[in-house]
Amino acid sequence: MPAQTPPERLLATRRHDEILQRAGAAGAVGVGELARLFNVSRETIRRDLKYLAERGRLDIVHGGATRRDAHEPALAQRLADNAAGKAAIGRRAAALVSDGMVLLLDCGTTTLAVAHALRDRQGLTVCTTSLAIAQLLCRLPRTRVHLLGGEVDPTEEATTGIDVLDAIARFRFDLAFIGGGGLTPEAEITDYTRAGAEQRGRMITTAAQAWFVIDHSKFHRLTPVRIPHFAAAAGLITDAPLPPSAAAALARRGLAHLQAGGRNQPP
Amino acid sequence: MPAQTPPERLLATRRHDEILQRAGAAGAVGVGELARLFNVSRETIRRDLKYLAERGRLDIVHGGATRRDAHEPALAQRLADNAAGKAAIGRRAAALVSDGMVLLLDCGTTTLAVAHALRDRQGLTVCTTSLAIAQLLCRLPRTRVHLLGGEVDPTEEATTGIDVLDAIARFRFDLAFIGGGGLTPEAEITDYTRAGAEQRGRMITTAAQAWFVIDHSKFHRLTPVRIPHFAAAAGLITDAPLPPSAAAALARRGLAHLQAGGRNQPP
DNA sequence: CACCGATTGACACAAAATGCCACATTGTAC
DNA sequence: GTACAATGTGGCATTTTGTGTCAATCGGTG
Repeated sequence: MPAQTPPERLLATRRHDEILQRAGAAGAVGVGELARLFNVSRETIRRDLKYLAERGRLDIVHGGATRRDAHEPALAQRLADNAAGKAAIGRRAAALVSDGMVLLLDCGTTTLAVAHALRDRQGLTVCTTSLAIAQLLCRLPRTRVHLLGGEVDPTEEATTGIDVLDAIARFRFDLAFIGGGGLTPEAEITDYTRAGAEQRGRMITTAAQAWFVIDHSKFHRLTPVRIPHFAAAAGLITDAPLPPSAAAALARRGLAHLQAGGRNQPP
Repeated sequence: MPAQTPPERLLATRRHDEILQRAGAAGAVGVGELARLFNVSRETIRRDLKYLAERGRLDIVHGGATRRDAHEPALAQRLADNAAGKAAIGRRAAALVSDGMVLLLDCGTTTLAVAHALRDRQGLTVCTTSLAIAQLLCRLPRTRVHLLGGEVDPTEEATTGIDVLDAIARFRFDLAFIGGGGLTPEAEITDYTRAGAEQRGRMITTAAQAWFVIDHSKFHRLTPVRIPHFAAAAGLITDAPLPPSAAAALARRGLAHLQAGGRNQPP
């Protein structure tokens, strides 16, 4: 019998990832089901679940485990929307960043994609209002992260308010990446709230170069508040061609447009 | 020179590239799998992984390595240490909290357990330096969270520095829960760094009542810096009886000691 | 609500896989 | 040939996984 390589067992950590993913998707997973899936004993699965439960990632119930998080849906959901497009924008944005720069990253899922793409930059100093971005980037070696303090907005999981405006003013940024709520046909970025728009306006004026990162799902979304100082921004980074009218309007204002290809950078 | 390299074996550098690529694509790679793939010994692969891990390109796990960002760092580990004891402390601490209070939560895994135990309180206002606590509590309904801004310390995933000291001074707190690095035989809390101790000292003086939450693994740990204003704290919450000498010293200072049972409150 | 069979959980111990170290071997450059 | 780095080997410690046994739980049934 040529000992055919048996279906190789997975690394324990990969099992853990997969279990979490399945539990997250289905709401609950069974011990027997997982044991068959991974081709390991039920005892091993039980140990995996116990391990994950101790770390607060799951709740163990009779017969298996259920997902723990009370609700994290809003942000996670938005993160999944057009993930490929946002990743492409992230890579395009990261290409503008050199080692050692001082960056400002706004909150939002598109800017989070930018943060992901910064993984192999060195010696950055990053300021942000987003808890997720701060958490991600502070784990990188040789990266300093400054979180702008303020009241935490639950929908964005980011700080807002007067304290943020104050804190922004204390810095000097080489580059800012800013999100937005929508894009008007006149190629202007708008926001949901007055406070949010004001905050983003300040970000523009505090950075030597401010880029808006906008994925195409926002192209036809109309939100109420205009962002101040928009004309002082460097331009837009998007994952799809702008509507013709917007492209023309943008050019008239003298702002640049970078379109993230997505096909040319395979990583 | 026969420029033809025997296809049998790759250059070490090429192996490294290939390993990184595979790890990046699959999330994790196994030692055995790579050894077969490159036709080298497992020890060589282990050395490769170690090399790459030392440069921060991978994280080593049992059986192989994972992509750098694929799992959380040391914080998760500390969270698991004495999880039951910390949960008991958390419940005991939460019992001191009434709806509508203004709290200050220090960073650390024990204070994170306190945050977990606050789940069914209403109308709290919580200030914290910990990213994890902010993220957890901002998802609760009717809870306002304020994150004190500052430089993010990667080991604690919390803000530190002059900005935090500034921000603390702007608030008034009903109650503060504060962590510490160790407990001296004289029942004094000590910290690892001068800056950390100063920060915690300010927390004591800014709160009407400041409690230290210390699990028993810190009882015999000696850290260098004394925390200022310690005598102004309300007391200690622990998950085990204090060493006798410490208990006596604490009473002499007029500080209270609450011992979390763990058995009487089933989660 | 007591009873029953089937499933699941908990634990102890055995087996297997992996990690680690010291040292031998190989390959390469000078 | 020598020196140096890279790789392989073998022994032993540690971690992970499997197995078997027995207790606890679940889902019905009468």
